[in-house]
Amino acid sequence: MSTIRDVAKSAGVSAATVSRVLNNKGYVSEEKKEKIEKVIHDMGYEPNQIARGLAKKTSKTLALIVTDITNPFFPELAKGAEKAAYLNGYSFLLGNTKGMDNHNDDYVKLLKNKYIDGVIIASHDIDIEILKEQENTPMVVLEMDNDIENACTIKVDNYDGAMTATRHLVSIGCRKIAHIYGPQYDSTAKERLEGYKAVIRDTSGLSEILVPGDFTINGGAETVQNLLTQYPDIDGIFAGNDLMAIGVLKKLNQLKIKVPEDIAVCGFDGIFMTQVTNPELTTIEQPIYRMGELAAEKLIFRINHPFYGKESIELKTKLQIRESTRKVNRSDQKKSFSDGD
Amino acid sequence: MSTIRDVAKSAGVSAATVSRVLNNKGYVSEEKKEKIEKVIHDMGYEPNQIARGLAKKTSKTLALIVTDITNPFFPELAKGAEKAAYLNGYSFLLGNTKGMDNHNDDYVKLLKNKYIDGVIIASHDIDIEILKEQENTPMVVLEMDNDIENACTIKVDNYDGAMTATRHLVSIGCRKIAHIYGPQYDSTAKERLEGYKAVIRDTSGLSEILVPGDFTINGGAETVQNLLTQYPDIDGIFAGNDLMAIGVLKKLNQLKIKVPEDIAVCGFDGIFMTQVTNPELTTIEQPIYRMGELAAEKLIFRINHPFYGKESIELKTKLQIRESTRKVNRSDQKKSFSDGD
DNA sequence: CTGAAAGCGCTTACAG
DNA sequence: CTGAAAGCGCTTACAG
Repeated sequence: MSTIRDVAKSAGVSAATVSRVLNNKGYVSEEKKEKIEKVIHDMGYEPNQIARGLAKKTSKTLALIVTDITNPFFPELAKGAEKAAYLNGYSFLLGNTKGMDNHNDDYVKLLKNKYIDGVIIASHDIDIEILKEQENTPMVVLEMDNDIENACTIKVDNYDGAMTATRHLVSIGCRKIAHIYGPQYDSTAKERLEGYKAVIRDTSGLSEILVPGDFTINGGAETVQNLLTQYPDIDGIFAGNDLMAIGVLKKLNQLKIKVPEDIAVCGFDGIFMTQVTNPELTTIEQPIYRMGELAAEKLIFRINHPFYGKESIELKTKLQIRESTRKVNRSDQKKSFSDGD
Repeated sequence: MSTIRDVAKSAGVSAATVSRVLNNKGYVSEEKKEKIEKVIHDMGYEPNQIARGLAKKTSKTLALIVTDITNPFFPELAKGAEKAAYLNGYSFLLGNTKGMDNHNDDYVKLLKNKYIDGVIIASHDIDIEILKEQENTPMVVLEMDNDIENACTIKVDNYDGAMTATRHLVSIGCRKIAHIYGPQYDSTAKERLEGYKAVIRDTSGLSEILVPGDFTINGGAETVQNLLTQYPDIDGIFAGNDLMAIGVLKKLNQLKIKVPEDIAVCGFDGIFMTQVTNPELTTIEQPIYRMGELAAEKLIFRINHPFYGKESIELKTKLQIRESTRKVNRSDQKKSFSDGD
């Protein structure tokens, strides 16, 4: 590996001058500049990022902290983020918080010790208070309400999305629509719940049917039995996320309850798996990849514009209609299924 | 952020001595050592990795290069690797090769410019020849035959796994078993194909039914029509990986062909999605998470033992029997399904 | 056992 | 416009 000194020597200038052309900063005569660029090219010289980092307190690397990369929502996010970062000369450190015990603030320490230039937070396991202390670190927070001073928050209009989902179920003829809501420390779960409630409230003849879930496949599945016992005549389920909807689908399938004939099911997120289930799952699609991309772009912008202040971005969701909410003649079906009450 | 000098001053020693206790290297009197450790603790001092890196040509970070983190095989791998790395004080850089055009060797440059300590390769998109040149970089290669001098290769016994899959289909009564094989530049695809062939060859009454696939869901689905036209009486499909098996399942479902009653389906890999399909998919399970963990462990070992030489590790697969290969009375089924020949 | 000095490979005032 | 010098925060021979 050649160093800046090698380049300088070969070009007959000082290291400082080479550094100036490298950073495109300060005056360099056109003549020397060209000479230096040629030498750099010929030698295949690349600046050592570690040395540069030490001098500039910079690393050209970003961190992406997710709950669990194994949750299908995150890989797509990560890919979008990585792509955008990469195009701007940054690389990406990945951190999972789930199953890492109390080590979460170790990730925060890392930010300092490795001069991580900025961080994307997509995990509720990180303590907001700790985050707040890092006010000098450019930060973008995903899908999570927060009162951090100097961060960009990117989320989807969950309230609107949930309304769309619920209205869609109404529109295909569902009249007993249950909602499986996610953990309420998660603001997205909260907003989705509110969206559901709003539609129920504003539509005559409907009433709230609520059951708590934990945003996992198994959690969704476990919910079903409970739901059917209490409300044997439900004809639609709006799950707070796709994972739970997938669990619901599995369970209904085991119970020989037909989707969408007996019960229609709608999820939320738009993860890829929704196209793999049988029947395919109707869902409220978030632009996941785009969110990752945008997060990285906004982050890099903030790196270049420190203390930019608070910013909130809300993206639109899109109703993706699939087999699990195909319109069927519900009055017939309901009769044959619910004979209880 | 306090520096080593702050610690030294506060402990009344030189920076060199502090460095010695930090690195647990060289002699330090017990008395000073204790004093220094106390100061370090009290100040909450943490060594700056960038500075340390520049001095030691080290970064305490690893790179994981995958084809596409969006492929469900990789997140689990990444998680295992990250966990193991994390426990050893390393962090992880993630790189996707797919969709990155010719920029792949940029990843390799990164290794040098950021003093990446070691790299796990899980992508065929990286040129083996380029890899070979990096003989000084500790490296572990996953699921890929290679002749790199100084690397650890970790893979699964694909040949054996494919035999197990094929035999399993035979054991539930299948007699016309097709294999959708993956791209043959991929050594795992090759080995799986060989395993299939071996069983067909050694079992009387069976003959090879082969069709090429591309290891994707859509690719698997597209294969089906073709297969059914040529061999309307097949009663079992062994797909070269789970993704293709999932595609097959979707297509068969669309065609109202029953799994497992008409055709039994078996995949390979053991990705989580196989539990989400309907019916759930029988598969040859690889210990994916463990492979990631092991990869990181071996890599770190190599970082501490440079030029350790070539090493190959082969892990066992496990047949995971699920609904898609439930035993049914095939002679009946076949009749009702294939009326052509 | 310990400290002063040099060095890792850059960048950035400063002086000219 | 350019170079010498100092500095980023560590580590590691070297001398004592």
